[in-house]
Amino acid sequence: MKSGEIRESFLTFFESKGCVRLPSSSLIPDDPSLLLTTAGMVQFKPVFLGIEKRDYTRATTCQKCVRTTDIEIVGHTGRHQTFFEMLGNFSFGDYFKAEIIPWSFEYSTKVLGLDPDRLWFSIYEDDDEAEGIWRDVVGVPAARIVRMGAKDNFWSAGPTGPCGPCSELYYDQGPDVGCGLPTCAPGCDCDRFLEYWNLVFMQYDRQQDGTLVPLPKKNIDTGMGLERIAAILQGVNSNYETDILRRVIDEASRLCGVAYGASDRTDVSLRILADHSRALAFMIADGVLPSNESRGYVLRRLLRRGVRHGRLLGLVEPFLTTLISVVVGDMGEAYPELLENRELIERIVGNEEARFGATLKQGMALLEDEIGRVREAGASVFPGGVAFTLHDTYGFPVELTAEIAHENSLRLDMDAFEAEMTAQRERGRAGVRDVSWGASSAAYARAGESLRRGSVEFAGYEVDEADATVVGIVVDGEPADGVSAGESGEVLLDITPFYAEQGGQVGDSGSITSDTATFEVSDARIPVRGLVSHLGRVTNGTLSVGDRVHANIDVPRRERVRRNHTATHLLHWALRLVLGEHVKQSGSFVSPDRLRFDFTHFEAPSAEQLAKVERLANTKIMEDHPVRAYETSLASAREAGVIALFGEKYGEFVRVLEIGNFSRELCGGTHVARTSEIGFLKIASEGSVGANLRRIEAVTSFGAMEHVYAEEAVLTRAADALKCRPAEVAEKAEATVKRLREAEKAARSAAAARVEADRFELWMPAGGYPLHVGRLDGFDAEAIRTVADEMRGPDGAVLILSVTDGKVVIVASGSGPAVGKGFDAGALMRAVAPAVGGRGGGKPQMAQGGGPDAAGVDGALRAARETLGVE
RNA sequence: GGGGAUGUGGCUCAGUUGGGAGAGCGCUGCCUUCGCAAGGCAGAGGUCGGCGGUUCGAAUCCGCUCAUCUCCA
Repeated sequence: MKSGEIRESFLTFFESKGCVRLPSSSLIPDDPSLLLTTAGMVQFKPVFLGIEKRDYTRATTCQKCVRTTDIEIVGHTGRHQTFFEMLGNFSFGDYFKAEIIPWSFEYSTKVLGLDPDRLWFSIYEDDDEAEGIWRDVVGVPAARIVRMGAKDNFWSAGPTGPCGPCSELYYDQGPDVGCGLPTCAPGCDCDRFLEYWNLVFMQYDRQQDGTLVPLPKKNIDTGMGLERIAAILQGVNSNYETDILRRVIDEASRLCGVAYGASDRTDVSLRILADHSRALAFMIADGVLPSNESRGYVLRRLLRRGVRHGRLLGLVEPFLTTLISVVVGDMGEAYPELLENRELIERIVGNEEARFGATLKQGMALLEDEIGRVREAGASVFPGGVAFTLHDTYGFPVELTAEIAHENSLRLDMDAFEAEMTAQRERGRAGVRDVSWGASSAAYARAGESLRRGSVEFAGYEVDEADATVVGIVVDGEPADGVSAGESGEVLLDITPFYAEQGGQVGDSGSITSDTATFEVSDARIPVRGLVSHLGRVTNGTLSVGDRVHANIDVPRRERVRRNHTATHLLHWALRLVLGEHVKQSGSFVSPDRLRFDFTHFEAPSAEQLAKVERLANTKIMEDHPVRAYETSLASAREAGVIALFGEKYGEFVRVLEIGNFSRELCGGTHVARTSEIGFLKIASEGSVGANLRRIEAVTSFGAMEHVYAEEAVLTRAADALKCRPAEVAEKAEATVKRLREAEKAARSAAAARVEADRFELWMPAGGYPLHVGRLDGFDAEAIRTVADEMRGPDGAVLILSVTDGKVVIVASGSGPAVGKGFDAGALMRAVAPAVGGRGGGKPQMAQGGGPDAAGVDGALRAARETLGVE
């Protein structure tokens, strides 16, 4: 069976068992406690926790996953991968062990056609219920049911929260494969028994004290790795030889001219290239960008590991984009986001590959310096501490250090290196905080219960006000029956015209009124998917759960938000037109006052490009295009070429926003009816917010008007100050600055020239060189230095004191010959400065000092005489 | 989340125990040349990432912060 057929057969099989087929969610999870989507159940976490309700209780997915916990092993075995597809089916308080166990057997043997005699089953050590179903209902021999401990067969996601036993399905590859020991059984480290499917029975809720409380609604979460099952069905030894990965391996092999199977060492590298290429393509397609933190850093590390293994295979020229294009070609049909973002993926990978080249170059220079030092010292060991610094601070791979040290007949001290690494790990571990599933929001869950349709009805696309019923009130995070005048809290309604903060658009404000109370809404948010929480405070009366109310949004505010939101779509369209198709929205913020738009791009757009973008957007505004929204399925939206944004969560239905005939994006926000309502768009600023990421801030309509007025006011003021007309400001300013510069320059030389020699006394210190001493009040240090240069002459020295604003500045300076004859400006300064209550010092050629006591100037001169031995 | 490194002119970087902000490349003008390449002369260009502190004085020392690079989790 081809992998595509397996994927389809799994989803179809579970659809026939009543599961709703859902699309894979993004690799960037909703959940802030997770870096990446690592399992099929990630998108259902809130459902398992009971915080979120859906209108189905059975689901099935093929989920793309990235997991880097085992990254060191990836490539060394045939089974580990950083990117993989997980086939899964889920039950939310619906079917349980009695159903899923027989189904898993049915699918394995009837659909996939696996030989029942080769299947083995593991259960948790005390899960007799599961054993009974396997043995008595399915009818498998008791000898092939294995009990395992908590490490392998008890699942939990944290110290507290949902957990439960598992049961796994194994495929016996036969005695010829693996260790061959008589004790070999499922769970053995060797490859004979392949675990291909894990069934998790989520039946307990673990409490703080460790006790297990049975869940009222038991859940099922299963996962079957697509690559692994494909390997079994296709009769190949590893995931990398399946139809899914073989073509990427072959391409890598073609590029470097090393056949797969040529040696263990090169096979490892080829597998890593194949695996990492897939991870890179999928992560970038989902909006992960290379960065030095968080998931962006995971991406960067995968890429660098890939490049390093390319090097090991003899690839010196950039090669990753070639592999990526194979991945995109192979998987684009199942994952259209790859095709949609092809240009972006390839450009980013190309850029990063080049950037890594710079890192290696820097490391090489440091390494060569160090090798030189070691050899000079006559040592034969390259210090591990230096190798660690190269790795830790400069990102230079230690394997490369070892290799190059070896070429220079040096041995790398790996023990010292490992010791440093261990210390580093200890430090890292100390900083880890406890990541649990988080507190479940009982307050919201209760409100959700009383909603007829399980979620709030949003009326805000069509109307600005609505009659509704209060279904919940939350005060300080706790459920409450009511709120009274002066109190703040959150109000939940069954129907609302309030748009809750989402997709960058801020929440609405407004009011909720009953016959007896008024609640001023300052913001609306989504605390849990399906609910809208209205934040604010009661200004009079008491609002209670069950009250009939009237909800009004602040209409003028919403109108301004609408204009800004539609304007972001125009900006997006114009940016793609001007800068290229690789431009992708990467976050936005839409408020009544301004809009912020982040997008992927590799360099700063020129002033001309920005002007063009602004012009294009404004042209579309003035052309007065209609704006319309409609709901459709995700699949048909994609077919129509709608731009899907990164990291958005899509259900079965999506909302498409269409402007004229040129812009179509998925968007749940509120928009104007015609583009002319935006009035005018003005880009206020553009800048970088990170690697490959730019940000534009802009204003529209009234905001743009104010922006222009403000700029005009500045111009008028500048014109006033320059005493010219606004149109002449630039020229006049340039001319003025130029004249000022020249005047300053002239003033400096004039100051020096003005200082006549007779204002200085000429001393002849013991060394026999001329020393000019003078007092020049009202000069700053800069001017005094200029004068000092002048008065010092080619072979003399100079000491100048200056009183300005009650403070004394002293400068001493000596020419080369004078210093040769014993002049020491620094020593002189140390002797002189205390007389004015300060300090000073410097080099023999030049010293500077000062102090706050102007009355001490005469004393300072006396001190100078003494020090220099002048009568 | 916890470490390490870097931040000085458009670019690549110097800058010694705190005491005149520099070089090379690039840029502008002039000279040389039939023209180009090259050369000569002159010149423009810097809040020394930001804020605060110590000091008579901070690119330099201290603290905080931002950005970039990098490792660990």
